[in-house]
Amino acid sequence: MKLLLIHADFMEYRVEKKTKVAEPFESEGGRVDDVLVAFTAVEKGDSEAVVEKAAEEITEVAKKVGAEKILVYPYAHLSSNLSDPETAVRMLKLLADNLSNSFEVHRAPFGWYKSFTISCKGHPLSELSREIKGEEEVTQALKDEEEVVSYWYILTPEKELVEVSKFSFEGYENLKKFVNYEMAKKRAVDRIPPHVELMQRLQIADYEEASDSGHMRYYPKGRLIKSLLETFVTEKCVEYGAMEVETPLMYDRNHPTLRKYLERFPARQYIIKGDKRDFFLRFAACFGQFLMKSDAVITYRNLPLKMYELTRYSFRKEQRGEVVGLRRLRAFTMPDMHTLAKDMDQAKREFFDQYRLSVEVLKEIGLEPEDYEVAIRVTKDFYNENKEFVHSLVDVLKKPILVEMWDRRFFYFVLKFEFNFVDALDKASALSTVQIDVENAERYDISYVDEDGSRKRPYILHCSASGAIERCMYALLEKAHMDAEKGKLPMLPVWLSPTQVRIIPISRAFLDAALEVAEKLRKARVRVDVDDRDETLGKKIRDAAREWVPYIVVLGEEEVKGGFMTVTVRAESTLEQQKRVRTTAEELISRISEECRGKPYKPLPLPMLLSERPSFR
RNA sequence: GCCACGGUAGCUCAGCCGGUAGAGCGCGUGCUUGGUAAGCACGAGGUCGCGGGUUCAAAUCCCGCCCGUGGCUCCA
Repeated sequence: MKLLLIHADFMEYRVEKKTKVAEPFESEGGRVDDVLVAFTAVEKGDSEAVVEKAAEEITEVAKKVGAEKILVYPYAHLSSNLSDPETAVRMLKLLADNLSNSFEVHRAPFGWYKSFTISCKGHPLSELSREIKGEEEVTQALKDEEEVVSYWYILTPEKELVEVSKFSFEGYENLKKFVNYEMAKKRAVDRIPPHVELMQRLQIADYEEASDSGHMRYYPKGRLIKSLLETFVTEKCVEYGAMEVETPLMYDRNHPTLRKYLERFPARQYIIKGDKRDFFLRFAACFGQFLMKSDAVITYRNLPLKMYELTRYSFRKEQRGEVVGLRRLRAFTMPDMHTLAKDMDQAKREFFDQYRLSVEVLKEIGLEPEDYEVAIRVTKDFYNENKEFVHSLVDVLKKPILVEMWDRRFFYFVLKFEFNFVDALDKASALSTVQIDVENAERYDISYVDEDGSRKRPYILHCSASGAIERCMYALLEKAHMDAEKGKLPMLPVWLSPTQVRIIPISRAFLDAALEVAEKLRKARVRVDVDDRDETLGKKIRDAAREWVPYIVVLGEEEVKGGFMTVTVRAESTLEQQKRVRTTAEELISRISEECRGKPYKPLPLPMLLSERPSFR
């Protein structure tokens, strides 16, 4: 709704001629003195709520200027996105009604050609315009979510289901934090999450203020780390048996199938206006993969059928205040694998396997089971029918699991698990997750031909083996921070460290020797750089340490003459006591390749000489 | 969306009872060539978020706006 408010000495109008949409009107016109005229255009999508807000705005202005009379005057020219006439009349009447409690309200008729004379008072507040927007479209699932009644339990390693209030959290402090976080959903923290400062200081990632919030920039080091994680998770899923595909980022908002799915997914979308159609940006790879599977000819022989895509990006228009650092973004990268399963038995087998796959993926990324807590969300019916299966999940990690149970199925799945990382501020966020989807095969018309020739609906598993890549980075940084608080030197896993080895020549005279060693390491696929800056040794050591370089090599006369290397090993050092070893280039290479075994490799993302590097902040 | 706080040099921030714009770090130049967490000196660098107001005079006070961060909410 658009409003143009004019505080006038008087406003006089005459109805001249009817249009097709004219509302009945007997008189010839009207005149009101000392009036606040509200020229009003009702727009598409305007609802009762919008009218209410408009009335509040008008009331506020009227009070400010001291007007006691209001004339609601339909004025289509304020908008190029008008509602239909019936709605407009209805809304205009409603607006007048709304205002009539506090003011003397007049209303000019809708749908007539009218002439008018207005005498604007001309003081600073006498001409104002307002745009009133409705609440953004909220999906049914978001509304449903508010009504969900949850029952909370702990599934113990002994496979007992205990009410949360009766469970003793002794020895499970992290689980307690997680449960608190989940159930209370409240937190008072006045600190910036530690990973935000780290991602900036280490020149990994940063806010991009020229974009929407939650869309980050990744500096060379950050891009390297992200790229390695992306490659690694993709390789793990492909190795697990998934076929990698690529699907579009945006889809028709009014496509009947997709529309229904949107309604079932409690997330806010970005909307893109096209020429004829409106599009939404995908929040996961479901859309493209389901459409692909819907068109495919699939038989029981092809099942379980796994399809995978790394979404760069998934978009979710999270509420303003919940977007923070790398924890929660509006554009993020997620490994998204969907498995078609023949029947519930196969679905359960896959669920279990993917649970284990997720444990393994996180472990190799550098996140151990003690770094996260497991949650299972399940409908009561599914739980009762599959108790033994649900309980069997506890065998994998042998630690208690938080169980959230629902009376009825609000969402598209009957069972899901999540691995939740608990950060330095005791906030939890989900990493890996798998869900058993019982709805979308039907909705997307996905079917397979069974042995007897009949067409059947498969179950669909949604699996994000690591969770969002950015969130993995957040977890690694938060973990490093918590390590530091415990007195350990913070660092990233060696395979993810942008610089794995830094060579520091003791003086300019040893720069060539340093370059020679560096070349040897580089050829062996070690990310090595050389601090050739004109700085003191102490300064260079300090800088290398502040960058979390895992291996610092100091090279001087002793080393060149003796043919060895002096290496400071970060993982075995503390702030007080550096662990320094004598070794050879070959030994260092083999140690690093051992630490990076099975992980992807990418070369140094920056010039090898520190003097040639820009500083990004 | 709500609440709080903030926006001054590349970064972190000081200045804010109005009176010529500051520090540290970083950057550049020179000295220095070092043995394991900050060498020394000099120099460059600013539309004090934007618009209005008050005033002889505004980074500073007032009003409006924009942007950001944190919290709430939410978190599939």
